[in-house]
Amino acid sequence: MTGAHREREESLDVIQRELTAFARRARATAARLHPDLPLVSYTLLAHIDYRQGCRATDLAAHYMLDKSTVSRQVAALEKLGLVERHPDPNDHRIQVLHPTASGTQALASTQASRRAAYRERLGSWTADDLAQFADYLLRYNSTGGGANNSTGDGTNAS
Amino acid sequence: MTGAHREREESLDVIQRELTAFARRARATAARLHPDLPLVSYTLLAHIDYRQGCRATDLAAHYMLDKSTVSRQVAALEKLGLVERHPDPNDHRIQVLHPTASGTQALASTQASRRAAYRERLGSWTADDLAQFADYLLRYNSTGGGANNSTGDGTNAS
DNA sequence: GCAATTAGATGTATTGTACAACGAGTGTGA
DNA sequence: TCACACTCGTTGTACAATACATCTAATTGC
Repeated sequence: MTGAHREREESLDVIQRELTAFARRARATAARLHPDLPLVSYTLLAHIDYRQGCRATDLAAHYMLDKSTVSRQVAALEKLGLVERHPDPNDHRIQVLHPTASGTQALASTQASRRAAYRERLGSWTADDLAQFADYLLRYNSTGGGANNSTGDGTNAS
Repeated sequence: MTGAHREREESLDVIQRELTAFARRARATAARLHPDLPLVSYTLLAHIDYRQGCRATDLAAHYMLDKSTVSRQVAALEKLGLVERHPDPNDHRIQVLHPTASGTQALASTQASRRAAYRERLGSWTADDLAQFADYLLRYNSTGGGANNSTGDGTNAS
């Protein structure tokens, strides 16, 4: 079974290498896809939209960012009129974040170009492969996620 | 066939979302895996090592970075004694980059902890799934890669 | 030889990020 | 009811990574 073991290791190396390459390219790619939106904030906005209403802390946990980073990004998004903060009546410390109408719209138009890029890039893939790939990514992201799996982050699993 | 189309779109969305989440978490993860190494430089060093000897331009193309960024990163790596620059005798503009002994060693120890993390994270996957996932990632990265597929980058495909 | 090109370096500005300290709100227990 | 611990978010500060523009040196094509 030494061969099988060896193959595992090789696969792991490839995965590691390719994921790294992807991560490093991601910024450039994102910049190309939506030069308008403050670039990082887009991701946060997307997540806020995805889970209709969430707290800054949730964002920080999900993306493994510091509270301060999120705080500033959210402030930027608010300044741009893309998100609103609604104080939680039950707990006055909490601000629930929602996309504004213009936020939703900005997101939609960006999403369109993003989708187009992905569709072009993955156009030749079969539906099965896409589903399988999506599944792998979900599985990958849902495990480990990092150190703070215990923080109750785990927002990845839809 | 409307259903199938719908499923495709859903897979695309998941892929997009999960890849984004991964990319955003990558920095934090990397910081955890090797707090010592200047963090980004690690990636460059790994690539330099992977392709025994390459130019700064290759790195820039592969990771979609600006020449200036790479130039500084490489300078940092050299300062740390992790890479050496050998002027190409044929073309005097070119500097071929090589890991030094200590660079190789630093990489090895880092690689070890990285491998361990991946092995733990993906430990429950079957060899087939790993191979398949690796294959998908290779396929994904080899297409589009970005705008500059034509730059002769294409170093992704092993 | 001279223009166009390429490799790399440097000046400058910006963005994303973390860490630390803080302020305000909430809950608990004596 | 007050003190302590905890949580959420903000602000001060510093730094890392990055891009863009510009520059020099080397190369190639004519």
